[in-house]
Amino acid sequence: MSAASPSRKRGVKAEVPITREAIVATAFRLIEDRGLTSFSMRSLATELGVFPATLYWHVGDRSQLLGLVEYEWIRRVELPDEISDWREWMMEVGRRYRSNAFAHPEVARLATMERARNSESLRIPDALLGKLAPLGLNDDLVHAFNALMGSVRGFVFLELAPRADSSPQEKAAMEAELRSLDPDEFPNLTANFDQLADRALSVRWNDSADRPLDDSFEYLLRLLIDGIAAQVPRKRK
Amino acid sequence: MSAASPSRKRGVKAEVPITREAIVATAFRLIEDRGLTSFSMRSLATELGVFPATLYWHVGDRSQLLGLVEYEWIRRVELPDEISDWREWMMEVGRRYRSNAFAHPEVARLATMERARNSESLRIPDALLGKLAPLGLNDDLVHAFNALMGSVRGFVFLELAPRADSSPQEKAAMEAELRSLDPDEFPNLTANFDQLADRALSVRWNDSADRPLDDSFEYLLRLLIDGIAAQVPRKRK
DNA sequence: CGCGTCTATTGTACGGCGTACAAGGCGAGG
DNA sequence: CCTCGCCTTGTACGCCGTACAATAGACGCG
Repeated sequence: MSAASPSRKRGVKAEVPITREAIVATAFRLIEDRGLTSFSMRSLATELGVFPATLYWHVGDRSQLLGLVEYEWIRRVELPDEISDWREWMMEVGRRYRSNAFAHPEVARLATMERARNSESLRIPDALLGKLAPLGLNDDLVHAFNALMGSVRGFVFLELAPRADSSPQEKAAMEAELRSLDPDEFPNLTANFDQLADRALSVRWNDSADRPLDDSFEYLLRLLIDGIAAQVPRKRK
Repeated sequence: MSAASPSRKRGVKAEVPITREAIVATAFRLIEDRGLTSFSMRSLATELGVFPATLYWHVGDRSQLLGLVEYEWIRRVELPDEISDWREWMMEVGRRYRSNAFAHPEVARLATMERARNSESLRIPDALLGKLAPLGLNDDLVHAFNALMGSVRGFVFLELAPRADSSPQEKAAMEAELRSLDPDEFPNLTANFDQLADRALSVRWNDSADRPLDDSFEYLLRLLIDGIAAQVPRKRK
C-alpha cells in the first residue's frame, strides 16, 4: 500500500498507469487518513511512486486537485427521490449529507471551506429548491433556502472541527480544563455542566466521531423545517 | 506603514520595542488586509522590521499566535446586557456576532476553523446558557444550545466563504456560468433564478461584503428562536 | 567600577513545500 | 524507419515554519 522511490529513466512511463482518477482517489484517501494539513503534492507523488511534476501534468495545480476531491465527495450524497413528503425529504437529505460528512470528515471540512464551484455542487441546491418553490413562500423563498443550506452545512462543519489535533493527552487536558471552570466566571456552564459535558459545541473534548451530536442535529432540522412549514400560506400543512 | 530590512547588530534591541501586543495587532491587520493564506511568520517579521526568530521568543509558534489573534477577535463582541427579553437578547447577540465577523472576515473565518480554546471563547456560550436554562427545556436544553451556536456560527462562516479569490474576472466568469445554467440539468435554479441571483448561498458571485444576506440571517434567527419559544412549557411565552 | 546574569535579538541553517521547466524516453501514425 | 506528441524525470527556485547558537545591551550586586 505504499511508496516506491521513483527512479526509472527519464520519460519512462510508470508500470501502473497514472491516471487522473487514480490521482484523485489517492489524494482523497491520503487527506482522509493523514489529515488535510499534512497532505502535500509531494507526499501524494511519493505515495504514487512518481515525481511531483507528474501530478501537474494530469490535474493542474494543487487547488484544482482539491476541487476534484471535493467533487468526488459531494457526488456521494444521494437524493431520496422516493420520499414525496417535502418535510421528510428534507430531513433525509440533511441526514445523508451529514452522514457523508462523518464518513469522510477531513474531505468534508475541505469542501465546506473552499466552495468548489463545479456543477455537482449545485445538484442538491437545485433539488432543494424544487421542494421549496411550490410552497408559495414568495419573498421568503430565498431566505428559507439560505437558512437551510447555511445552517445544515455550517452545523456539520462545526461539529467536525476538533478532528485535527486530538492526541489523547490533549483531550485529557481539555477535559480537565472544562471540568474545572471557575463558577464565578462561567456560572451557567458550571451549573449545567452535566447536561453539556461532551455533548455541546465548545464544551467537548472528544471527536464528533466518538460522541456525535445526532440528537441536536435532528432537533435543528425539525426547528427549521417546522418553522418553514408554519409559514406556508395554507395549502399543504 | 511598511517594512525596514532588519540589520542592526546581533543582540541589539529594536528601536520600537517588539511587544507581544504589537505582534498580535500587526498579525491581525496583516491577516485582514492580505488574507489568511498569504500571511506568514516571515512576512509578519518583515512588516515589523525584525528577524523571524524574534517572533518566536514573544509568542511561541504560529498556531499560538493565531490563537491570540482569534482571542482578539472574539473579545470584540459585546453582550447586550441591557436587553431583558431573552428572544430579543438572542437576536441582538446574533447580529453583533455577525457584524463583528463582517468587520474582520478573514480573522472570523480563521476563528471558526480552528476553535481556539481559550477562556474568552466560552464567554458567549455561558451567557447564552444563562438565557436558555431558565426556560425549562429539560433535555432539549443542550439541543437548543447546539442548534443556536452551530447554525449562527456556521451560517456566517459560509456567508464569508468566497472572500479569498475574488478577482474581478473570476467574479465575471462565475456570474456568466451561473446565468447560463442548463435548464434541463438545473430546472429549479433556472426557474427561480431572479429571486436567487447573488442572494443565495452557492448562487453568488460577489463577496458577502458587497451583497450581504442580512434578511436571510434575520429569517434564520427568527426561525430558531421562535421555534425554541414554541417549546417552552408555558411560563414566559 | 567590574562582573555575572537575564533579556531580546540577530544570523544562519535545515528540511519541506508548491510548482515551473527543459530534457528525454516511448508508442503510434505515416 | 522517422517523426511527433504523450508522459515522466530530474532539477531548480523561492517560499515556508522553526530550531539554535551567538551576542549585545540592561540590570543587579559586590
